[in-house]
Amino acid sequence: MIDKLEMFIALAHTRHFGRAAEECGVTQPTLSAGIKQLEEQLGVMLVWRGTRYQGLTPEGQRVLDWARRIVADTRAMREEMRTARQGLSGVLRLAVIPTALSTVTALTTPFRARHPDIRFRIFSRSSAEILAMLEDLEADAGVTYLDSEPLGRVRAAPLYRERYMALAPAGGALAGRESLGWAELSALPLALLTPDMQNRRLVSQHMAEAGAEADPVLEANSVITLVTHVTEGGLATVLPSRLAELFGRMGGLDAVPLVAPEAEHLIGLVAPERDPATPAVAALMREAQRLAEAEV
Amino acid sequence: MIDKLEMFIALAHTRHFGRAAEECGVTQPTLSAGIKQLEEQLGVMLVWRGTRYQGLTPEGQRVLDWARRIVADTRAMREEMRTARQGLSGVLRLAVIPTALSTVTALTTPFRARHPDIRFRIFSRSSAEILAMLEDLEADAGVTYLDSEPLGRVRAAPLYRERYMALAPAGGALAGRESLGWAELSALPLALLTPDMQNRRLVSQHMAEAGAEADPVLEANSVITLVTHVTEGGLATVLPSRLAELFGRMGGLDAVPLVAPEAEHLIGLVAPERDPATPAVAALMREAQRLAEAEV
DNA sequence: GACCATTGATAGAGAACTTCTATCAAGTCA
DNA sequence: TGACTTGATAGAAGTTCTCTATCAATGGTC
Repeated sequence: MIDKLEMFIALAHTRHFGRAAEECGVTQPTLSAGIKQLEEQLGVMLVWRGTRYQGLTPEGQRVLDWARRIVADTRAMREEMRTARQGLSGVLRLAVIPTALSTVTALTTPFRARHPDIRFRIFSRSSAEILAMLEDLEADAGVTYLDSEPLGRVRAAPLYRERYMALAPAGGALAGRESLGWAELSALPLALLTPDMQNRRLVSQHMAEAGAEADPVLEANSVITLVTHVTEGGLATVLPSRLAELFGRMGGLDAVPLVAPEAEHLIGLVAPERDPATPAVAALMREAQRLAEAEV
Repeated sequence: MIDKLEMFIALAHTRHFGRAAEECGVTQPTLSAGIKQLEEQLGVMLVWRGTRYQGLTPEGQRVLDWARRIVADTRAMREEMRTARQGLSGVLRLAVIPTALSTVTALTTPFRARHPDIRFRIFSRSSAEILAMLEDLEADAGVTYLDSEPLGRVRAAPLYRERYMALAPAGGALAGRESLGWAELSALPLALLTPDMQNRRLVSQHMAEAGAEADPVLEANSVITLVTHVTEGGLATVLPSRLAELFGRMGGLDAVPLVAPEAEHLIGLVAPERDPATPAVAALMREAQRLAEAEV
């Protein structure tokens, strides 16, 4: 039963029988049979079928909710017993927004010192994707903005406040400047994140509030791409202060704070709202609290 | 996996491999193998074994919590789908304290009118047993006292307030009385419920508060037994007003209110605290709310 | 409009797993 | 000590699962 529910979750999430089967490590006929059995056991249709996957029925949607819960609880039970057996161990899957990627080390490093048997797997994802991954049980926790867009059913722990800087080639547009207004950005040739990234939406929003429009020359979903286009392509970009200072020093770039207004956003750790959480996730939340206290 | 968890729940509750197997509808070797597999899959011992069942290990206790949750959710999912398929139907298992048995009809009758495909199975149990049955998924809801002893993790809906009367043979000890003090009860030859019943504990408590001791001639765990000993054996007893009046009229007995103090206790419907509840339980809770409103 | 790729269902064989009956070993109670 | 209770074990029979191979339907493309 539980493996059928796992298949069903994979199907709902891939929207494709073949790929769902691959994700579950079975062949496509096996997955088809599994879904069919689930439908027979529950006595309802779960999936609209033509010649291809066409979405879930209303009952399927409800069963998906139950399935996520039941599978999550089953995994949590397994995790808890593995911890009872051999202490905190295994893999923690962490989904992180690109602009926070460089700061997760502040979380993972002390955590790994405390729990050496835990391995991390870190995914760079948009904030929306992070929440979806938590729902679909594809990540154990995430790092994202806490204060800007709705989070849904998650438990959150603040980590730090993010401020912003403009970054441009040394001696270029920012030469001699102590700070830059958000409106002034529009005069520069900009490289910004793609609009599916929350950071980009915040940048656009702050520019709009300052009366300017964000009209980037180049968009990318990776910070590295932005920075290389500053160093090699002569563009300017906007990054969280820590990142901007890091690249500023490393790449010999000019980095100045963005002001008017001096925008600030809260970054934090999020995990599925489940009680109790798996031991590893609970420990990571405690680490986040510790870090936030040290921060203040 | 889920059937193994069901076996484990049955084992924890019967404390006996053979009886647990019977409860699950399998043979004892099958259940033994199921528990062993569960232990292997989780990698921990769950049961202390000598030559017989000797209780759960700490890990077993934790797994029992998870198992109850996972099995309850699985059943709720099945119930919900069955309701989607054929409307509210199936069996509602209701565990009721003996003194409330005669009043559940006020709950079940309008409910059955509204949902004719629901069948009821009603168990007379002590309040402690009711809570255990809810935990072990052996009852869907219960009717018990809400205000006297701790309830644990349940959702409750008040039904009505219970008051108490003394009941004795016509023309006997209560002849001509308008009321009776709790202390005066000790002068009568009493038939009372057994001390595992919460009603009995309340009666003893109120007598003690009035400075008297409950020293019954006869104890039983059934109201019928008490009443027949009033009619046939010349004893007196204490019953909730509705019951006392009912038997008073039917059996030609004297029933008078107990005062000093005029004790009152709250009876209500309880169901496992789960979100969402099964459709049938949710409907029963609504019925209880309706009834309580009509009551006031 | 013909062709090819994609998608999911179906059939049949072999493997894996479950459950049963029968039996045994270790305690327990009288 | 002897009968009984309790749970584990062994082996056979049946069920279920999963795979490979294949097909039908559809959709996009040239």
